[in-house]
Amino acid sequence: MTEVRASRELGTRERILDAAEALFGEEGFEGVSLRDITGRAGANVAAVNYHFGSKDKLVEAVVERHVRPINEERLRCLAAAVRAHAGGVVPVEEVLEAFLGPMVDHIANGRMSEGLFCKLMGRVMAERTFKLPDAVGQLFQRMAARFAEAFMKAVPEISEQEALWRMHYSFGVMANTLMNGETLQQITAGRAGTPGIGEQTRHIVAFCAAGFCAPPASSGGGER
Amino acid sequence: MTEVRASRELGTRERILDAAEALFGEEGFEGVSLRDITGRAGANVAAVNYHFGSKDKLVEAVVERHVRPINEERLRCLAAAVRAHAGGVVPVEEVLEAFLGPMVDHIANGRMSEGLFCKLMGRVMAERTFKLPDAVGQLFQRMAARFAEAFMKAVPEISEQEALWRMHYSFGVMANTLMNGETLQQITAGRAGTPGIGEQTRHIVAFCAAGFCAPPASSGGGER
DNA sequence: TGACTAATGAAACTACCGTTTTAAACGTTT
DNA sequence: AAACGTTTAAAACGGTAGTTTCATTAGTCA
Repeated sequence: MTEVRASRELGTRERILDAAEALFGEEGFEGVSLRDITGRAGANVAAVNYHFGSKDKLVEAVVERHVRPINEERLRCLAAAVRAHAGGVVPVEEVLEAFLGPMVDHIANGRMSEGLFCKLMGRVMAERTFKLPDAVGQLFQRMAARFAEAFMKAVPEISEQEALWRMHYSFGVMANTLMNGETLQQITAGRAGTPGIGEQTRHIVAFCAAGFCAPPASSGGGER
Repeated sequence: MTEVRASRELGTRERILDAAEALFGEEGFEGVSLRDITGRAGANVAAVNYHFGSKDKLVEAVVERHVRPINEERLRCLAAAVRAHAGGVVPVEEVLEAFLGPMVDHIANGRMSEGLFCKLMGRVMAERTFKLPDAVGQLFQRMAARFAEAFMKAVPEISEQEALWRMHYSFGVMANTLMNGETLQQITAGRAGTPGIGEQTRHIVAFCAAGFCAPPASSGGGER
């Protein structure tokens, strides 16, 4: 009876999700009203509360739809890299690629347009008002733990603390690139060029890999 | 007559600015209402529109109060570094310090508490809904141009495009550290430690400097 | 067909938003 | 003291937000 619902449903619910993720990417989670969403989706305002329960839950659903498969794929990629190196040390570059690659693939597979995905993911990282659902949050924690472990093995000469911080820095590079890539174009009047997400990934990997391999800062200079 | 106003005014206007910046740091610009602000400031709702004209203008005032002196100091520090090296090449580390130092000093001088400043500045970079006033925006552009020039001189082996991107990455490291520093603590259950902003700066400089000096990614490997 | 559930649609509800109005209090100056 | 511009206070305004209500339609099983 009530089980049938889960299997085939290409109707209102999906249209709302599509409309919502498009608008959230443009205007942010708080800047879009339910009436904006349902208007674009050709649905009724009440449909949101009927299908999702509340606006917050809708936001969670929109985010989870993309974040979950990407994060799961990240874990899979990292595990594959570890396996490929027979349990030995995975180079930093490959760990970084295991992190960035699934995002690129997600876009390349047409699951979401590049610009839209970047904007939405950037907002997920930036806007703290709507927090992720617990399930996704736990997935994030598990992912962060695995990658931290891999990074520490890849660059053993730095402390655990430093590895964690540098991982955090790498997330920052990614988040800022996703969210504010256009801003750089404006400030530099287009001189920065417009690399696709594939080329962008190589740049980020090169930058972060070098950062990871930098000599520890803790023991170093004392001034300032 | 009307000129006296500018000189000494420690009253409602300042209290509103203080309350607003505290709340904005906590809840974001859109998440705080004028009634929240005036309630905390012990003032009337109408006082905001009287002193600032609108909520947008208030946001601009809150941001500009801290961003402007910091950005001006950044330009001064960079110019001083160039002078110190007799017009020659300024090392990447020093350019990065010219960028980060003024923020650290701003906090060290007690102009604003560390946690609060970090949250607020992070939001400035992340939330695009309220855009900066033109004057500050131009100051940002000028600053970005000067620093880009310095970075390109410091690391001549990379192209202009790559220098601009790497500068952008460095901004991302900073923004994410400011805004989400606490998140790392939660995810790692405190194992990341809690370095002060001074130590944090050294870590960031080390990471970004190494990233800047990485071999160019464009010409290098072709496979992902 | 009749009963029952899932889904939709139009409208109302409550709450809060930023802003404005209006009037009173304050502080100077003349 | 009177007149002035500046600043505060209370209340209301128009608008929009998320949510809810309730009647109606569509579809399914007995």
